[in-house]
Amino acid sequence: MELSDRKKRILRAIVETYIATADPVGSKAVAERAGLDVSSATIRNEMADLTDLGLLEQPHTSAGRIPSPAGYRLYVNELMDQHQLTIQETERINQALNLKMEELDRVIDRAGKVLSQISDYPVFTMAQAKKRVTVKRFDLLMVEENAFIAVVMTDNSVVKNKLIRMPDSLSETQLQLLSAVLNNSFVGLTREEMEQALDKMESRTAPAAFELISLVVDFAVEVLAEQGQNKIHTAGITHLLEHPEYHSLDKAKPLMNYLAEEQEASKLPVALSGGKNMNILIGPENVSDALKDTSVVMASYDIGDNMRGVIGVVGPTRMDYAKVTARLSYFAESLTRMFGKEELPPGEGKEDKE
Amino acid sequence: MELSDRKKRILRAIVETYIATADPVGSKAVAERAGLDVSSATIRNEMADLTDLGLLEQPHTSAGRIPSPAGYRLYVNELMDQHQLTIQETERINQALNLKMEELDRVIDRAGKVLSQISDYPVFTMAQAKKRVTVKRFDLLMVEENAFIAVVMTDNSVVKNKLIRMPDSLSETQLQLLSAVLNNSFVGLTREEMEQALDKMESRTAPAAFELISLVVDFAVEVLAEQGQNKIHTAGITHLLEHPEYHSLDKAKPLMNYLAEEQEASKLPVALSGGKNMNILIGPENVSDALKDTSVVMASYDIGDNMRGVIGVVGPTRMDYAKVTARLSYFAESLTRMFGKEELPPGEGKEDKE
DNA sequence: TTTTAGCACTCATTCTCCCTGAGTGCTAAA
DNA sequence: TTTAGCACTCAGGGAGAATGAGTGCTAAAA
Repeated sequence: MELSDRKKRILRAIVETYIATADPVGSKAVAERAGLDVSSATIRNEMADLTDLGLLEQPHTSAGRIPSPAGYRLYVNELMDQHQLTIQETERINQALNLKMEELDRVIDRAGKVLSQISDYPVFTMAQAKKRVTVKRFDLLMVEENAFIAVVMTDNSVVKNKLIRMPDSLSETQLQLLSAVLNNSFVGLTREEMEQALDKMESRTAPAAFELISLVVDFAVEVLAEQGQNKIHTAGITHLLEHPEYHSLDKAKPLMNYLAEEQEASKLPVALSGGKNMNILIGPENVSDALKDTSVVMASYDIGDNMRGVIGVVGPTRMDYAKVTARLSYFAESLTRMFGKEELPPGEGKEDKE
Repeated sequence: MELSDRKKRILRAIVETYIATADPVGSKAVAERAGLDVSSATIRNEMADLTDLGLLEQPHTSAGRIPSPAGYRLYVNELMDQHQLTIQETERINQALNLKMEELDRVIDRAGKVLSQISDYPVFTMAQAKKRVTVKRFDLLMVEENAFIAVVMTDNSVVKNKLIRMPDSLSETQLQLLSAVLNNSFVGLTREEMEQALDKMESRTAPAAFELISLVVDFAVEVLAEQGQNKIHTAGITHLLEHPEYHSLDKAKPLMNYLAEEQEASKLPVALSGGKNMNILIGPENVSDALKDTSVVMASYDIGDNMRGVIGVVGPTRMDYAKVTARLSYFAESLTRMFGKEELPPGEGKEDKE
């Protein structure tokens, strides 16, 4: 059944007042705010209905009402105005994102910090490869007699290098030979495939050569593994303490720990369904227990063709959804644009990587 | 004037009890703990003396005593037993530090986390170059017609690379020429010197060539700049909340923010004087206002020949100095050993770097 | 001279009790 | 269907009283 227009206006007034004040909202306050020109008694009747419908909750008998998760959900889905960013705000975001070309990791990390600052909530970020990553090519650079630098470039244009020391010395030609073997046998393979190929190779290769090969391949495997795994960064967890729901340490600590421990946070429900690139999880909609009274607003953005990033804002269920979604979506768009243009021309991949 | 033995024992008992309980310590408790076989009244007289000497403080008339900063200082300097690590603890530290070769940054970051876990206090870490850093060599690797990878190796064996895109295409020979120019003119220079050399070169080089050169040199300058600056990591700030002195948010927030903001934390008084490789700053001995009621225990360790790291524990003045110093010094020793052996054989530099 | 016992005093903390006021649900009238 | 009115509920706050840990001082004991 569809709610009456008046009920909607009342619900909306309650949600917005509660978001602003963090105090349960009474019928009188609603009567004034909703601009409905009816008495508080009428509002009370309507509020009783909304409570029956499960959209409002009463902390105790004689307090005002607060929105239930279902109430927030309805507000977010139907009632909420898209908050308009002010010019200053877009300015600030643009300016903040106008970084020098930097390591991808650092850009993402920095983006999280900036978003956290402008939203006053903690923010988590992560990037994940969309599809399988393979090595595109190997380069070996002689440094001294018994050490060389291995440079590995992946097909999403991440380039990493490592100094490798050898037991015995090696000539320039031998190094070139080694490089040829690597480029012939290990290019275009995923991590698992590389490991298999290495196993197979062991029996039919001279031990000394094999040792060198496996040193480089192990490194390549590490690089690929790193690409595959979702590195989560969090920023601004101390913002939590600014919100009254976390003024009690009992509430604040579990959540802060959850966010501070990267492994934990990696369980954040980052499943962004299908085509949508913005998602809101309200309170109990979160799977994790630590997030029970917490809402998560997240958006995804593209990093070139091969990677996708997720950036999300964490806060109390009483979160200013209108503002947060507006900022977040603008932010995500800017990031997509930025990675698309400067760093990752289609088919190229990102520019700087160690 | 030297304190009587009995006064020392009383002071020590008070400090240790207070460290354990966080409650002001009364004469009766001291009488029992100090094992002096005198009555509480005697203790009271002695405590009054210690208060006059400025070693103890009274939160209010009828509370027990707590140590003053001077009291802690005396305890730390003279009274404190070196806490012995249990086998389990050393095991745990060793195990935790037994990482795979990884990026220096990450090792340090990880070390901070581990120390934070075993000490239950927040930890900050940083690494700084001991002396001027220069570029040891350049390598350029062709990727495709109009893109190449620049690999820069510094004299502390940090190797970084970057994909550089060019406006025009370039032949393999031209790239080799470019590499030769770079290796001839920019090796062994510091950041400032490189910038100067680049300026000079501009007038007497073809614009197209100069553009390429400056792209690579700019990158090298970035790399050097990064080496020079002190990157501070902090770990485990949420541990603060476990200690009663930060149960009030008014106390916790400023310090947490201080630690969370890297720029702020970089003002941490990391001046480790001269030869000493362990330092304790108690309360007001800290310069920064945010650390007024906070103690910092820090130790330094060597990263090969060219770099030095600092790792420190931050906590309330009522900190278990004995335990913390024991763990920290073992930790710092382990780090020095680890970097010395596995990663940075003298004159070589560290192994893995992007 | 040092130590001890005793006693009056202080004061943060805790508990109880009461009051206040915001807000409710219900009823009866408009 | 809306409104006004009224009795009722209950969290929050404040005043006071009780509690008790701890002190300083004094006078006696060692």
